[in-house]
Amino acid sequence: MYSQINTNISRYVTFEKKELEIFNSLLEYRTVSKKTILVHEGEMCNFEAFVIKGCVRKYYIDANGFEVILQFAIENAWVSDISFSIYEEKPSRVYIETLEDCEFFMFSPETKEELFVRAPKFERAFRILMQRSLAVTQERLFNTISKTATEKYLEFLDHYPTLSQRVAQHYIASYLGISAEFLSKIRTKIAKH
Amino acid sequence: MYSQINTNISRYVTFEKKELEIFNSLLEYRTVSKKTILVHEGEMCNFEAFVIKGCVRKYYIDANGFEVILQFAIENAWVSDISFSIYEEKPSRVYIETLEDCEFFMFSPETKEELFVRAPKFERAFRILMQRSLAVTQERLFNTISKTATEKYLEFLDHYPTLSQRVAQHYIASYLGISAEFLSKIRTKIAKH
DNA sequence: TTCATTTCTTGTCCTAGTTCAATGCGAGCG
DNA sequence: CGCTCGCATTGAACTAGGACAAGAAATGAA
Repeated sequence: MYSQINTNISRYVTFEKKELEIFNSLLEYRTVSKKTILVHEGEMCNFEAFVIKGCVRKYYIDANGFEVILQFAIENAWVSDISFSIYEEKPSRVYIETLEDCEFFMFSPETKEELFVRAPKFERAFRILMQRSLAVTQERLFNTISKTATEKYLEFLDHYPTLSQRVAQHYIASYLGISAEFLSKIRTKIAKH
Repeated sequence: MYSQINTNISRYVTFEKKELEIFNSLLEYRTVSKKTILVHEGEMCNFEAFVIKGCVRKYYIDANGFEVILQFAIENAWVSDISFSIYEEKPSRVYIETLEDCEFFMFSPETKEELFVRAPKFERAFRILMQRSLAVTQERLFNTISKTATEKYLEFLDHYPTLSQRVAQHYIASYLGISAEFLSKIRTKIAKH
């Protein structure tokens, strides 16, 4: 049951059995059914979640009421609103919603602190995870600015081959920063080469 | 001399005098004159730099030869290409260039590792710095997708009031993801209310 | 099965922002 | 002092992508 998350967290840091046991003992297992909103705007996101199974989306709502999807998280991905942390007072501006029935491992900021006290090496593992998220987000920012909608879509398919089967098209459009209609037109154009 | 960087690194973590001394002893002070490129695409970015004085830009060049500015770093900011780390083999895809005469504190990935061994609490400080960078980058991604060019420019002025005096307009355009000409048009429109 | 709701497609018109000039304008430099 | 040369401005023509509307297809609940 813990092998998935232990493999993930051990990707860049090697842990002792003992350390992983502490880690696992602090995790809360939770199942959440489809279409559940885990965090509403204005609430505080008081968890960090590892997706064991399922798919969630994290999104903002902009000034005109449009959703902008920041992240899809599927199996073996982490999701939370890091703009909230125990160091910032601000409530979350994002929504986190399950798109499928999901299984998670979760922990609260307090539990995370406890983990760092009891097994400080995790500080390192989470720093590196952070660093990788930042690299991915910067890459995406670059793509958003410098590529056409068609290029972005093709790259998305390449990068997340399974996701296009699993989530509604208009969510993908929202992730790419284009309208659902335009994505549909791109798709028909691609289809007839 | 070290007070600026020590204040910065102590923002979210409290350090003992001893720890800060270790930290400071590992820093390399360096001055770099205006218009110097510190990292070229394809090279490895083997440093992390804290800006004591001056201004640098970090940018990609896209498939059509256009520069896209990812970050301006001024006094008290950190700059490096985190997509390279000692865990990834890939060379950098970014350029880092000074826009003014600069003073830096720098360290290499190896020195950073030494720091973490000798004073593990820094692992935590750098994790939190990372986390904040990620939050800023996500916010910027959201803005890039959901706001008009005018909104983005006004927000930029609001957020970086001094920067618009210090750097050329076409750099700001590149940062905002719009053409230099269009920024100029926005500015004249704003000027006459 | 049927009805309803959501998702996807297609067409038409529209606009924010681009591209490509041409022109003006400082600032560094010999 | 004059001369580049990079930078900003302005205008005209163009285009990627958006907004809106209406129909088709798929999903799902009862």
